[in-house]
Amino acid sequence: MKLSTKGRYGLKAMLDLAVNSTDGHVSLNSIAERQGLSVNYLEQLFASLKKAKLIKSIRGPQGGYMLADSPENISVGDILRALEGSLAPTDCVSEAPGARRCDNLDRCVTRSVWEKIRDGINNVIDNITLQELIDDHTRNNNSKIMDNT
Amino acid sequence: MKLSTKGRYGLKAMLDLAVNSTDGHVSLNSIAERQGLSVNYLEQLFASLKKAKLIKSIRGPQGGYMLADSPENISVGDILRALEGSLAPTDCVSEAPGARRCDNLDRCVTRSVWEKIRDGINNVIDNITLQELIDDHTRNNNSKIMDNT
DNA sequence: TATAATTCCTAGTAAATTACTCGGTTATAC
DNA sequence: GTATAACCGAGTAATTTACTAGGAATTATA
Repeated sequence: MKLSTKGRYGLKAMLDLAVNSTDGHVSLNSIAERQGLSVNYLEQLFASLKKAKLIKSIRGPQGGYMLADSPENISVGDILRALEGSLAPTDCVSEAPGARRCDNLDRCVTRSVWEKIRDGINNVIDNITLQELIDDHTRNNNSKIMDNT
Repeated sequence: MKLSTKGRYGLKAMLDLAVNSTDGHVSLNSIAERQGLSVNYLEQLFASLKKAKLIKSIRGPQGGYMLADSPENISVGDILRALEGSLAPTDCVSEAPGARRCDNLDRCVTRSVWEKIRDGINNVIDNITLQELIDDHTRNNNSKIMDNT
C-alpha cells in the first residue's frame, strides 16, 4: 500500500513547477536539477500529467511546462490519480476505466471495506489544492520540496 | 497503492474464521477449501496474525485457530496492519518501527499530504470492527466471502 | 539557415517485490 | 503409533517498479 515514486516525485515536481512558473515556462532540466531527478524520468511523469490536462507545454529553446489551470483549481487528487491511476486499494473498487472489477454480482462483505478506504483516501486528496501546498511552502519559506523521500 | 493479496486474502480468512469458529477451532485446511486458497500460503498469513496476537492456535488433530479476542475488539485496522505492515502511503510517515523515516529535519511540504492520507486510511480501518463484517455477512446471509478479488 | 535547446516517444533492463510452492519438523488427539 | 494438524525456512517464477538509452520532432535565436 505504498505510493510509487511516480506519485511522490510527481507531486513534488508539480509543486516545483507551480512555484517557479511565475515568469513563463519551466524546463524539465531546471526541475530535474532542483529536485535531484533525471530528466528522462521526469519526462514520463510529465507525459502523464499532460495527458490528464493538468499542464501545458511548449517545445524548443525557452520552452517548458506551465500549469494548465490556476493552482486553486488543481487538487492533489487530480495529480496523484494522473500519475498513479486510481488510488483504490483493490481493482474491484477502482474507479478507473478498464479496471478489472469484481465479477461477483452479489455483494461481498470485504468489498465494502475497500470502498470505504477508497472513499477515505479520495476525500483527503480531493480536498487539498495545489495552491494550499504553495501557501505552505511560501509560509515555511524554505525550499525543502527537494528531499527525496 | 494497491493492497497485496496478504491483506485481501487475510481479511477474508479472518472473517471466515470468525464465522466458522462458533464451535471449537477451525483448521487452515477448511478455510483454504472454503476460500479457494492454498494451505501453505494461509500458513504465512496466519503466522503474521498470530504474531500480532489476533488469533490463537492449537496443534494436532482437531486443532486449528480461534480468534484471540471477541470480534468487537478486533478492528479491520488491526488485521490489515498485521498483514501488510503500516498502511502509510510512504515510508517517511510510516508508524511502523524500523521504517525509514525522512531524514529531513525541516518540514517538507508534501509530507503533510502523506500524513493526511495515512490518517484518513487509519481512521477508516480502525473504525470498522470484525463484528460489523460478521453482521454484514449474516445479514446478507450469502456466503460470498469467497470470491477471489 | 544552422545550431542548440527543448519536448516527445518507444523500447529496454536491472532491481525489487509479490505471490506463491516445497519440504521438512513438532505437537497431540485418538 | 499413526494421522492430523500447526509451525518453519528456503527457494522461485512472475510481476512490477524505477529507471536508462537513444533517437525524432519542434522552434527560438544567432
